Amino acid sequence: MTHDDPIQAQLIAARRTQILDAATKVFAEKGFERATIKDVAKAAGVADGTIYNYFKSKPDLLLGILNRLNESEQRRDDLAQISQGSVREQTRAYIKHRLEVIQGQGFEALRVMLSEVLINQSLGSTYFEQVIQPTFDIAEPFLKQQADQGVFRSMDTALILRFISGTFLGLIMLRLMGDPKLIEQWDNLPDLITNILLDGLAADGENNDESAS
Amino acid sequence: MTHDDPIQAQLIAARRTQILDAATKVFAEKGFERATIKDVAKAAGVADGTIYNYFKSKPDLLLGILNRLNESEQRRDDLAQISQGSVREQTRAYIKHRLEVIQGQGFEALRVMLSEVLINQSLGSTYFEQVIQPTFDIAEPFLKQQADQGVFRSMDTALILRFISGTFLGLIMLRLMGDPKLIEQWDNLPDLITNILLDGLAADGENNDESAS
Amino acid sequence: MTHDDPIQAQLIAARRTQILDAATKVFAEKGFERATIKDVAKAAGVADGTIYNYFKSKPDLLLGILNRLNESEQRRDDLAQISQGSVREQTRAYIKHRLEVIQGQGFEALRVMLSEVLINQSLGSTYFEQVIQPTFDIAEPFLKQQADQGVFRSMDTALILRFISGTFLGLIMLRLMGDPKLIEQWDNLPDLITNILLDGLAADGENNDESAS
Amino acid sequence: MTHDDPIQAQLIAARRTQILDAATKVFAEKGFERATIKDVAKAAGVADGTIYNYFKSKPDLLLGILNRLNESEQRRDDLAQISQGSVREQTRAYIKHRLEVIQGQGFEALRVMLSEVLINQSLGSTYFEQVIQPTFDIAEPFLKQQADQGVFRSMDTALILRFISGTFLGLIMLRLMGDPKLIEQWDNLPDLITNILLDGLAADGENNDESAS
DNA sequence: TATGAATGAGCATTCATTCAT
DNA sequence: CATGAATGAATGCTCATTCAT
Repeated sequence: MTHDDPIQAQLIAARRTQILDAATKVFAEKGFERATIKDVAKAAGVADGTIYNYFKSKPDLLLGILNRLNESEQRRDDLAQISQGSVREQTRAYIKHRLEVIQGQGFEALRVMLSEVLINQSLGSTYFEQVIQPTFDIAEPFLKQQADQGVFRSMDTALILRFISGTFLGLIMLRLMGDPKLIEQWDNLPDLITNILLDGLAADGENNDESAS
Repeated sequence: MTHDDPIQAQLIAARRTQILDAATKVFAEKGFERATIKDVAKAAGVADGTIYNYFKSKPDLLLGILNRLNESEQRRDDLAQISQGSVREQTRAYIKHRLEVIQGQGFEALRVMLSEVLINQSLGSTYFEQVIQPTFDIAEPFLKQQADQGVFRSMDTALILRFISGTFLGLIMLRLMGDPKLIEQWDNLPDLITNILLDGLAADGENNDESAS
Repeated sequence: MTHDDPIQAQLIAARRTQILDAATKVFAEKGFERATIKDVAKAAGVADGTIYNYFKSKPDLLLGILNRLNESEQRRDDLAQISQGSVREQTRAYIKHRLEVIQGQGFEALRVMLSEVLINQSLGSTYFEQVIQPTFDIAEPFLKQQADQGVFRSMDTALILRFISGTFLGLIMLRLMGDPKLIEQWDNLPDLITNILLDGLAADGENNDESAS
Repeated sequence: MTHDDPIQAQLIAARRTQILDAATKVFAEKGFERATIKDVAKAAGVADGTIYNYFKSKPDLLLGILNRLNESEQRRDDLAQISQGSVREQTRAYIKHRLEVIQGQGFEALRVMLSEVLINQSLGSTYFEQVIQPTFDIAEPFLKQQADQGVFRSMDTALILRFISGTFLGLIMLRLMGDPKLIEQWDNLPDLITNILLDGLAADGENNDESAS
């Protein structure tokens, strides 16, 4: 029946993309539950029924959005290998790249996922395993290596990962909440994060001991 | 109608609390939209109609939950004044206290708010203004003071606040997503956050210059 | 919660009856699938949603109709015991009574069940087991007894039961198909059935032997 | 358009047959309403749209099935003329033939028609007029003749026809409901029906008068 | 002719809200 | 105040039918 017509395949892929784009936009505006299939169809410029030719159900649209996030996430891997320059340079490069990846996939998709992830068990697990966990797996060896070489102070590596990941996540949340300061200064974040992460807030090493009461 | 009967008033307050507790639990489990008034009523042990004697509508329950968060947030103010000991001690005390406040108001209420805040314009604004912004207002003078005294390095104070606040927020998100490591190590966070925040990850001051290529 | 209020219970039963009556009528007119819940609600004089306070789903209405058939079927048992008079009288009494039972529960419910029973596996099984089979179980001992006593000719009892039951069923089908002759002469059926069943069509015993080839 | 190309005509007839076979099968399994055009198309191995090149609409498929029943019904006529041998032999031959005709056209088509016939006014009328009524018209003269000649007892001929026709119909219903006994003993039916129909259940002529109390 | 993607009317079901008791 | 049956608008999804290719 379905001859593997490459032109057909492209049309289908294009239609899927068109629908997922619309769904992302609409879900981001109204939230997954409040958005209706009619809303999505209208935004995509198709009939209600057409959506069901490409997605099994409304929740399936959500998975479609998540999968696109995963894909753009995966494409980042090679870049993460750039281990050139000083530790500081590498760190800054990593942070910058992570923020760019996030920005690249669009804040709308993130808004959709983050708003659902806390109250949708299965989606939450999938998101953690497929999006968050992989970032841990990539950053952890780097952190361990620096700690072993005495470049980084010895602390619980896994927890540090949570700290870093949490910082990214939290900054995105604040931005999505509409904090104007953060929107305005978003491009200054890589430097700020790098500095605090490596050196902390304290003015210099001497201040760091507790004897200075 | 409402005679200022103090006993009546207490009964009413108790019933409100009972309903809000139920709503918080149910909304946290299913999400605001997926949870039904019937669910809440059942969890509260009252009839559906009774809820409407205490709350105007379903969204009004959400506002009720947010207001309780605000209240517990406000009660923290006095404690925040503890400016005793070294900067490090003050910082650690602040962080610890913030985490305790968060833990005290229960993760369930947070789950409810955070899941709605991104897709509910008015709730999002209210949450930012009434819960997030106040923490900025309290921490900012402290940060400024330390920077002026040369204790903290000079950086964009407002952005640093976002960094700190975002870190809290993100760590909570990760915990709510069910990260087992974070649940297990939650009590070690105050120390970790304090250390990274003040000193960074770098082993010592010498590493901090970029000459070490 | 639900106090076993007998008045409440009666109201509920009355509402259920009202809805089942409407469903029977509407399903009989349009068929189960073509009839809509809105149709049933309108016929019952209630809102769509009300139906779901009394029945879990649309198929559940069908089961409700079947159960009422069962109940009226069961109430017939005691009467079936009338074993007075000659075999002929008993037979005629049985047939008459069976037809009256059928007529009593209304042809509408039968129309609904018979139209669904052939294409709805589970309903079909239930109907056969709960409505048809019991009539076999009641008539079989009587048939056996007559055969043993030499009153009836010896033939496969089980198959004779099918013959009799089939005849009832088929006559009902023809009537439901609107055969005017059958509607008009319905009351003459008990005698006709009794006569054919006991004596056959042949004019007298002599014709009955096969030697006259 | 349709050039009277005999090869084309045959291809078209073949395709129609293929689709009707599929429709019969699918409708028998799921019922007319629950079956979808997609189901039929899949079973026929064609595309959805193709069906509409051969049938105007979904109900039209039903009429197509009915018409095939009619045709096979009509082809029976000549055979029914076999009026050889004794009345008993003629009767048995008729009954046997009727059952064979029914069996020949397949129980599936019957299941489809019988399930729809009760709730579809126009289909019901058509079925009665084109399938049932003709069997009356053929058997009636025979019955009348026997009654006139004193071979059959004098009873309402039209009603007897209903009895016989109903018995067939009812036995088919029971079989379609899945009665295992009936499926197993189906081939013994002609003899059983002939015997009961001619001689009744009573052991001999003496029992037949009502004086025997 | 054959195909199957697109369409959109139609339906079962849910659920916030009301209100008579 | 408390109750919970009744309401009916709203929504996800299905499917007969059309039509461009």
